[in-house]
Amino acid sequence: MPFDPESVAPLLLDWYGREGRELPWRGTRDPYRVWLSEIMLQQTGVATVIPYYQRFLERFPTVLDLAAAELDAAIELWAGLGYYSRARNLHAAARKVTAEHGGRFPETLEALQALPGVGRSTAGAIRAIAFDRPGVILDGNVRRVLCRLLAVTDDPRATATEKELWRWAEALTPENRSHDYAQAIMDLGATLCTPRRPDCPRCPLAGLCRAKALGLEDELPRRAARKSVPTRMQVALLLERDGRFLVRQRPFSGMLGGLWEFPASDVAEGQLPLVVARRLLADLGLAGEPTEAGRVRHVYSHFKLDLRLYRAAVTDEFAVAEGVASRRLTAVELADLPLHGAHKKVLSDLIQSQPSTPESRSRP
DNA sequence: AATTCGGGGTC
DNA sequence: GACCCAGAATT
Repeated sequence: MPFDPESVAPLLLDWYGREGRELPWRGTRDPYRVWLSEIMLQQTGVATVIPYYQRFLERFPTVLDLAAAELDAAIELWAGLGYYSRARNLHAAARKVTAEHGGRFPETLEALQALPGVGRSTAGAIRAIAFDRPGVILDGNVRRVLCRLLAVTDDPRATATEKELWRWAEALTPENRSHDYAQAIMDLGATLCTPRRPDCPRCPLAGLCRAKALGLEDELPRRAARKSVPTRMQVALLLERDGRFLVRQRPFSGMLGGLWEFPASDVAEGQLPLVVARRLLADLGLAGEPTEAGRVRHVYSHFKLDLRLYRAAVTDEFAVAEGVASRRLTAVELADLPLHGAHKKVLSDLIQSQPSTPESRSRP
């Protein structure tokens, strides 16, 4: 063992007392607020989360308010934040806390982790921050700090490394001051022990850090190369009648669950987008010829989207599939609808081009 | 063990 | 462009 594990927490806690960040979800130990912030912060930056956190709390001040609301209301407040299964799980967890725990958050790790969307690390964070009981965290910040502190040179996401890091995270987590320690070690990763150019001169752990001793602080953690992401093509139909456009709600399960979009369809490899657009129009029970209306590119975590837009003026009634929610809204009204990101980009074009113009509005 | 899930900030 | 982010759930 390169150093005494118990020497880490006092250094971190002292530093945190002086340099810790002030954030909207700090200064409270309300388990509901702690939980909400932890879910929003999964794979999402602090600056992005803050306005969503504030809006969500205004609309749903307590877990009972959230449990009483429809899933649609939660998704609407989540629109733009990404990873929408979090909103779905959040709503389900609120109902579980209400139904099974009388509206009070459970305090044990087992019960916390049994809540939808709460995994091992988030359960540890809630346990520590809300209840001030020892809870072990292994998020991106802690993973990076530990890889450097202990000079772990293997891929940190490999299973064996992950197990090793969890063991270290447990060994370093103190019995006392859990509320502060959890946030201290995450703050260190967020402010000093950053992915690039770590600020070692200001780091309270610099004297213990194996990576620094070895001159590896800029090279660790050493992640395996990521696979390149494929590009998928889709078509979307801008179907206008009397200044209103047809939109449909996506199924709650799966990608972008519960968000709204213009009618869209995948374009398979080797298929012509115009042919797919015609088929989609026909499937909606409409006559007419789609005309090219621009293009939108959007990047997801595991593929890139090449979205081809087609416009068609229609006079017939839309035939939307059974069980699919649909609306006909003006461009202005669409701005208040929880559209997903790619189709949100379409909207900005749509408003600029009011009233409708047939020419292409392809973006550079 | 690998894949699925978003979107924005940063360099 | 590539990388990262207070990861969890699914297969």
